[in-house]
Amino acid sequence: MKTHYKIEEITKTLQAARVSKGLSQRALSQRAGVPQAHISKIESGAVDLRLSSLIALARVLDLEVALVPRKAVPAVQSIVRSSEPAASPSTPAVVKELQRLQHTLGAISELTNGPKELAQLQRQIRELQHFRLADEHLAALKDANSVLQAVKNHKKGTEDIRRVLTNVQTLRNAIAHQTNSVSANTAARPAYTLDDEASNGSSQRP
Amino acid sequence: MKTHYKIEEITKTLQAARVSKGLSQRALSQRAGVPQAHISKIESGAVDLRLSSLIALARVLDLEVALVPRKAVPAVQSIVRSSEPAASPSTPAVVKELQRLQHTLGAISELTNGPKELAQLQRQIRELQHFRLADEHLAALKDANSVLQAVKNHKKGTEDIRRVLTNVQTLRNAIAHQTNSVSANTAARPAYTLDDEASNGSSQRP
DNA sequence: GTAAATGATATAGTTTAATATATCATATAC
DNA sequence: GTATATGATATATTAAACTATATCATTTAC
Repeated sequence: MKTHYKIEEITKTLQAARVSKGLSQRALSQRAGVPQAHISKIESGAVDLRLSSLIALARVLDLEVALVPRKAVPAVQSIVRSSEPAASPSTPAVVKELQRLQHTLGAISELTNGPKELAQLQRQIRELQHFRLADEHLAALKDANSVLQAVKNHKKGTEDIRRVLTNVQTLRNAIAHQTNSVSANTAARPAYTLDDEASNGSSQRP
Repeated sequence: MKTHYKIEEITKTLQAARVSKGLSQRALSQRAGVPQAHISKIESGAVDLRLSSLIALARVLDLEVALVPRKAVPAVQSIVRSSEPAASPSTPAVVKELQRLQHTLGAISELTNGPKELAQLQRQIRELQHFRLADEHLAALKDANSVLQAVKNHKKGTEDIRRVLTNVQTLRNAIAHQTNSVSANTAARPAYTLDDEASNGSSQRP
């Protein structure tokens, strides 16, 4: 097969970054100047993309293409892990709802020059993706999403964004208090089974 | 300006790694499976190379292609700088002589399955590239080089390698003692304790 | 000086990424 | 249910990487 396993590792990182940012392939296509059809091929590992395409996509996704010495790879990985969404420790339903929220936020900020609360909210959701949320918090997320959907359709004002923001903030605080040692013990595995996507799982002792 | 400035940054890193390892474009071509003419174009920034080519070249040069979050780039850079030859603090003549030495060593280990002193010597030279050597040490380097040239042509035995190794080691110790504050950013680590458990650079499969 | 190695370049041919559109099935939102 | 958004896929065209080979001017080694 022509497609290197190493290329897939990179394209999967691209895809994860795109989804984590709530961008559709078409939205990414517009910003990066790369056709959606081509992004589809890239993410499915069907092409051996050129460096300019990789850089164009990475730039939009706040990523940088770097050449790191093999000897320094472990150290770099530990840094990257601490600043990226990394694995998904939450329930699949929760993960999906968070992505949906992120996506809705992106759609709103695309329509109107949203207030600064919007950016704050996006950051909050991004942080929540690092924690492990139980299904008991799904209702709160869905509620926030429905309100934002209404805002997006101009059926609600921007003051509702503020309300959602405070709600999410209190949720985050509760979660952070409850389990602030989530990232510390990576050995703890959730009850539900993450059957796939277990590719990046090198736990190292500092 | 058809080639992105970002691509050049990467290709220049490739070239620096190749020279630092004492590999010619043809030697790199053989190991990576990329024609020498293409490597020339890549290094001169004349092509928008594909990811597979980049990965193939990087692998031979002990480099890894990574996507790092823009936010984590400074931290990653500081790590990379501390493990790579980085800038050249020495005289151009000294830098060139060190490269020549590295190249000769590579040529020898290509001809014969050199003894382990050869790998040690390569590491020593690699470390010397981190220090600032004055021109007063040029003679010692040239002498080492001439001896190794003779070894390469089977006009001298492998026991001479050992002699060169001890000479270089004493040179290194002298340099390390003399100026252990060679660069401001690497002042944290004392120059004497040059750890030898570092990864061996030459891992060729016959 | 002679010989070998180096890097750069040129040419011609093959492969393939990239683009531009369009279509399709399937989720999701109203 | 209707409409919209999503991702995957198809086709045709263009641009360019990649390959193979050869040449050339410099530099370096003996």
